[in-house]
Amino acid sequence: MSRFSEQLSALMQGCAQILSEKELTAKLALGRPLRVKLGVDPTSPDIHLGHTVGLSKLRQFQELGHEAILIIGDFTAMIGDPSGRSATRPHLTHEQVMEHAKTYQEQAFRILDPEKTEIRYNGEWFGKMTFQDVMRLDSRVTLQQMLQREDFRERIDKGQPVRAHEIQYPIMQGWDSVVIKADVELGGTDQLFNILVGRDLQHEEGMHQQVAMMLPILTGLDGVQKMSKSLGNAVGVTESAGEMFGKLMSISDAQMEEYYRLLLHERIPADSHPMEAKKSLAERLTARFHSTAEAGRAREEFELRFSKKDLESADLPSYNPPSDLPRDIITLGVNAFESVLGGKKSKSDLRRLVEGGSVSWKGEKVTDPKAIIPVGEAGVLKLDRRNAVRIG
RNA sequence: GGGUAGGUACCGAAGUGGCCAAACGGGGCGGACUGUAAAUCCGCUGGCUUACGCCUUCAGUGGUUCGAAUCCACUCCUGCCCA
Repeated sequence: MSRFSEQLSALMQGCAQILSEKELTAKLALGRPLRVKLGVDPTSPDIHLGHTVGLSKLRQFQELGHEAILIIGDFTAMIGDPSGRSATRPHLTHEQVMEHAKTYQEQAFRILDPEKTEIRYNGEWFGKMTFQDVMRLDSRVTLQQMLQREDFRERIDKGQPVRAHEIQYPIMQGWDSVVIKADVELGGTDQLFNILVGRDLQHEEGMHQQVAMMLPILTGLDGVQKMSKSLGNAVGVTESAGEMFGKLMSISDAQMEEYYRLLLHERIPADSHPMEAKKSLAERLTARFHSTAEAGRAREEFELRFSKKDLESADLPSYNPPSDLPRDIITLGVNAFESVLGGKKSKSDLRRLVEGGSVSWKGEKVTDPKAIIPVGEAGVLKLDRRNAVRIG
């Protein structure tokens, strides 16, 4: 067999859908490096595991000698992809977007080979277009086409607003493909519509149409919605080993299968205990973004802290309250969150935690919100399920 | 531009003068149980100088009232129908 067919089957692995396999085969058979496009919109400053599904596929193309083009959608991000959205996205300024773009690019290189990646900002072409250009571009598609999208339909049916600039989004993404002359575009299954618009526009320009390679979308930690930072269900690639490990351990057994498949490209070992399987998943993914050693340490720490519930020997952040701070449990808790744990908790939040029986001092449950921790006493203050500090 | 229905806490949604910090559901958080899983049960879910007390909230502003999320006026925003 030729190396094209080997490539083909390797590349097809993990894809949800390819439009079409035949076209992809034909393109591979050309024997030249293909231009493979993946677009990301820097709507938030961090890349998470969901993004890595597409990035890894792009990396695979790179390794096979193809050209990877990473589009940083600095212009499209200002609209926000309406795909799968039930509401208009909040508007971002170009400055905000560019700031995100910087970290995005950096983080994407944790997966991609920087030497072999062509980074393009779509502001490069959209920023130069005149209003006339925009009108000409828009005239190539019909409103009906754009309104076929399920997410628009749904919003219309529910009487929710769809703003005019939102239907601009697929057109822009499609135009990106024309400009960079993409042979293949990668994207999550929710990108199908946008990618097909790219094909239409390429066709109109008399170009060869890009192949659409649809990748499955990773579900977030809640097990329901797609992973997204703004939904708070994401695991960021820059998170600490401990956080990463812990977050991955919190997914449900049912979801583990998906994570194994999409992120490790494996099935769950048949004979392993679900918890062992999950620990192994968490450890391997953590190692991917940190080191094997760090991942191992994260695992040990997790076991110590949560399985053995040994907070005393766990590696907790230490918190030394300022000497003039009142020593009551609530004030200490609020300040501990603020200064070392991160997160904003009000006194009422803390009161609820205390009254709910979540707080303990040196292993003893504290249920009196007025309890005082005397100055000079040292010990572990547990605040909620995953947050505890060492005082003194 | 005309008509009409709306804008309530993270979301959905009740409430149409005092019993409203605001029903109910979802989500989230906490507890018990566990494998920081799932399921189940229970509690919490605006804030506060220390609380059966106070303060700020029901798109915004200004009124009417002893008293307003609820009534009135104007403004802003959204859907639908008509042009």
